[in-house]
Parts: sequence; structure tokens; C-alpha cells
Amino acid sequence: MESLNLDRHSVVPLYFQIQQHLLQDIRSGRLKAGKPLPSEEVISKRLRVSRMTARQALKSLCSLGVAYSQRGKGTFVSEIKLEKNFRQVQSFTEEMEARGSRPHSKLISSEVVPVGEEAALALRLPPEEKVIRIRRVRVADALPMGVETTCLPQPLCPDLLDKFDPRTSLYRTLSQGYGIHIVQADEVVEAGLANSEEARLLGISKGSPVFLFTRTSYVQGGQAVEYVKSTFRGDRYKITNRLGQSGNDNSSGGGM
Amino acid sequence: MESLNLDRHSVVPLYFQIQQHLLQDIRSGRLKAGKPLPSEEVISKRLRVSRMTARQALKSLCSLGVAYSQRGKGTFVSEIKLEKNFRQVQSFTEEMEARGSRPHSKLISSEVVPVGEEAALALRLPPEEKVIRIRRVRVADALPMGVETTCLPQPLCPDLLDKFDPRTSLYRTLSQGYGIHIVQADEVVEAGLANSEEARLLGISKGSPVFLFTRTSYVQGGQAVEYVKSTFRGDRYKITNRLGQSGNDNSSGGGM
DNA sequence: TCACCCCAGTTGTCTAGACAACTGGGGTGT
DNA sequence: ACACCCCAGTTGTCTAGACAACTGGGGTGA
Repeated sequence: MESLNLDRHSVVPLYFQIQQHLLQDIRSGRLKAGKPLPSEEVISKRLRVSRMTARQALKSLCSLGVAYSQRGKGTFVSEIKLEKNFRQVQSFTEEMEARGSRPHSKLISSEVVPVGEEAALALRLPPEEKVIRIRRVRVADALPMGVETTCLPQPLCPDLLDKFDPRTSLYRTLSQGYGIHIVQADEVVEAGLANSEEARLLGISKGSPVFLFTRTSYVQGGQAVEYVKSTFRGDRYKITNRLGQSGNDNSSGGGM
Repeated sequence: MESLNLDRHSVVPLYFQIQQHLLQDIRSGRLKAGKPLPSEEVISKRLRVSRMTARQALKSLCSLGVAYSQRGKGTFVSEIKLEKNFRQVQSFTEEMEARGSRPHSKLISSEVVPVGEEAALALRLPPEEKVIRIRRVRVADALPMGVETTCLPQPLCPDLLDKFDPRTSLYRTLSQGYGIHIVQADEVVEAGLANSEEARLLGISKGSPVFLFTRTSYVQGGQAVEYVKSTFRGDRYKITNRLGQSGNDNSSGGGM
């Protein structure tokens, strides 16, 4: 804290520089769990920023879950770690890379077909519209993890099947090739049993426990661009989630 | 918007009054999806509050997911609804009531036992500590939904078994009887198959698909107070989740 | 026609204060 | 011993501005 030199001419906001510095102190153990962070007043005085800026830095730590505030007492380092973010939209590729695994995919089929009733509803397309449907087996570190069927409206990316290597990340191709940035998704998770096709593709026995995911993805503004149904092995896949802290979060670290 | 009279002497913060009013406009359809909300400037002028206060109201809508901001353009009503909050810690009771179902529970057993290895790790208890263990079948609208085993450190609530009616909400009892307010939890979800005991208790056949939940709950400050393992029917239970909007949220509506 | 510039409108960040509400500890008076 | 008050420290809310960065549209000039 004492050693921090703020760069007042950087494009990086001050509150974000402060947030990053405090985060380092926490991760390195210089600030221990349960101990108070410097108060808004102290940060403000020491770093010569206004109290609102110091406050924004502290609040952003709260919304990351690494700290919490108590009125009249202070802001404290949270005892719980798990900075992982299972709340963000992540493609299979991103998720596996974050876990430290090498992801890839085996193509089952890719074709242009009429949108089914279910996908039409989710993507808000007229029933005569066509979609690009890609079926893949998702693999991490040479182990088959799940079967995934993705539907994208054809008008959105008409030449996708030429441009896209199905073994790589679809989200990356959509982002870099078409400027389609997926920022939000609704997901439904069900528990089910592998049917015989899934069992064969995944190398498990029929009737093994599986997760069934149904995901609809949106770009900024809410237009649906992707409808995905996937089946993942119950023995190799877990969902972990941090619940709570309802409400009081304020400004997180997104400022870049 | 025009008709809003702010109560400047209320204990309810101004930004929260504004947020609630805009939320009404959105829910009632007066503000339609995709349309811009009043800008910070406009709110500020019209309601005679400072721009920072107007801003806080708009940001809180963003963090609820009902709006989104674009720099240089404005703040817009999100096209996606689903205000449900599957990010909050909710007891089974709260969750079912939010769904519109009548929850209750059948007690299987309640006893004081030595903490197991697994629970000791999660609750950070020494291995010789004792826990209160409550096993219940969770029922919604007369349909059995799942089997739940809850472990609580005995010193925390020594006379719980006298005070607590196992057919009601444990969280409510902890909150009202002991001042223990659970504000955060880590949850792991797995897909599995019902064993014969679970099948009998839930009225399904052995080998049916089920969700396996493992939850550790914390009070403000991070002390673990509850370790729960539960098995829920795959045919009657779904998880839905909203992903995304990484980062930029600012102050939500918690101010009361 | 097209590239460029400028401008009004908007959100993002920041300042320097103010008062309210709450916490916890110390002191005072009974 | 105990209740009460007061006070310093802290977060919550709010004000009234400022400049930066970006968007989109209109106008200008080549």
C-alpha cells in the first residue's frame, strides 16, 4: 500500500489501479483473511485520491467476493477463496483452458438445416428460417467429455462452415470473424441418463448419469445468436457455484 | 417518470426510490425492451438530484440484469427478462415459495454425532468436534423432491433439536433463534443415480437420474456454519442460470 | 460520392466536500 | 456493577461540479 505509485496519466482508471494493488496484497498474504482493508479515508489520504475513488476500489473488491463491507466497522478480507467465476459466459474452450486442460473437438456433423420448433422459440426465428447446426464431441486432455449440438441462425454467419475449423473455439471465430461477441446466456441444467448414441460417442455405458445443458446465448442488447444442447459425462464433470452476497455489491473491476 | 415525487426525508435512499420507479416502468411495459432509459443528465435535471445519484439508480438496474449501458450511447432496457435470482443463497423453503409451491419436510433422523472427515474439512472443525445431523425428505406440493442431510457444528446451536421443528425452515430458525444469518454458500453439483435408499424415500426406481448437491454455507465474514449433502430428483428438478455481463455492474438495489 | 471534421449527447472517471447512520470503546454517573 | 452518554472511526448517501472518451449524425470540402 505504501509503495504504490499511481499513474495519473494512464488510461487505466485510478480505482482500478488501486483495486489491483489491494488484490495483490490479498493474494500474496500481506493482507490476511478477516483483517480489515485500509479504510476509504486512509486510502484517500495516502494515495491522494478522493474518497469516492477509494470507495470504488473497495466496492469492486466486494463484488469480486474477496472482501465485504460492514457499515460503521470497515471493509474486511473475505475468508473464502474461490475467485473462479462460474457466472461468466465461457465457451468449453475457455473453461477447459482456465482449468489447465487442453481442449479440442471431434466433428460429428455440420450442416444447414431448417430451424426446429424448439430452437426457433429460443432464437426467436420464424419457423421457415435456416440454421447452421454443428455437432461435436468435446474432448479435454484426450478424454471425451460431452456431446454438443450448436444451432446458429444462418443469415448471421452465412459462410461459417467455410471459415470455421470445428476443432477450435466457435466463440473465438464468431468474435474475430463476425464481430459477434456473446456477453450473456441463459442456461438450464438437467440430470439425465446417457442414451445409446451418447454412450457410444463418450465411451461410457448406456444409462450412465449425465448432465443435460440447454443454453441460449445473447449479444449485447439481447439478440439471441446461439442455441446449444449438450450432454456431459456425470463422472468427469462438476458444476461449482458461489451463491449469495445478495444485493449490496457496488461497481466491480470492469473498467478496462 | 414525470409523476415521480421523491421523498427526500425518507430513510429509503433516493437512488433506490428512482431505481424502483424505473423498474415499475419497465415491468409495466411503459419502457419497452431495447428502448433507452432516461439518461443520467435527464434524470438528474428532472428529479433535481445530482448526476451521481441518477447514475447509481441506472447502474443498479444494470446489475439486476434488466438494463445495460453503452458508453457514448446510453442505457437501454434489456430484451431478456428472467429476473429470477439463482445467485442468491436460498433455502429449499424460500426457493419453493418463490416458485409458488408449498414446501414441507419429513424427518428421517436427527442426532448429535461426531463430525465426519468430509464435513470437518468443509466446516474447518477439529476431528473430535460434534455436529448436529438432520436428515429430511424435502417435499413440495405433496411430491417428494429430494433427500437432504444437514450438518451444523453443535457448539453453534446446542439446543437446536429442541427449538427446531424439522418440518419448517432451518434457515429461518437459525436466523430468528440464534442470529445466524447465512449470506454466502459454495455449492457443487454432480449428476448421479439414485441408490436404493434414495429411490425408496423419493418413490422412484433405483438408478434414476438425480442431482447431487454439496453445499457449504457461510455467515458474514466467512465462518462456515452448515454442510449439506442432498439428492434431488432429476425428473422434477432443473437448475436455471443466467451467465454473463462480466464485470461492469455497479451498486445494486440493496440499500434498505 | 466520399472522406473528414465538428458537435451535441452520453457514459466513464474523478474531485472535494457534506451529513447521516452505525460500531465499539471509554468514561461518567448512579 | 451497571446503565448511559459521548466520541472517534467507519461506511452509506448525496451534492455540484469537471474533464475524458466515445457515438452518431450533419456539414464541409475535395
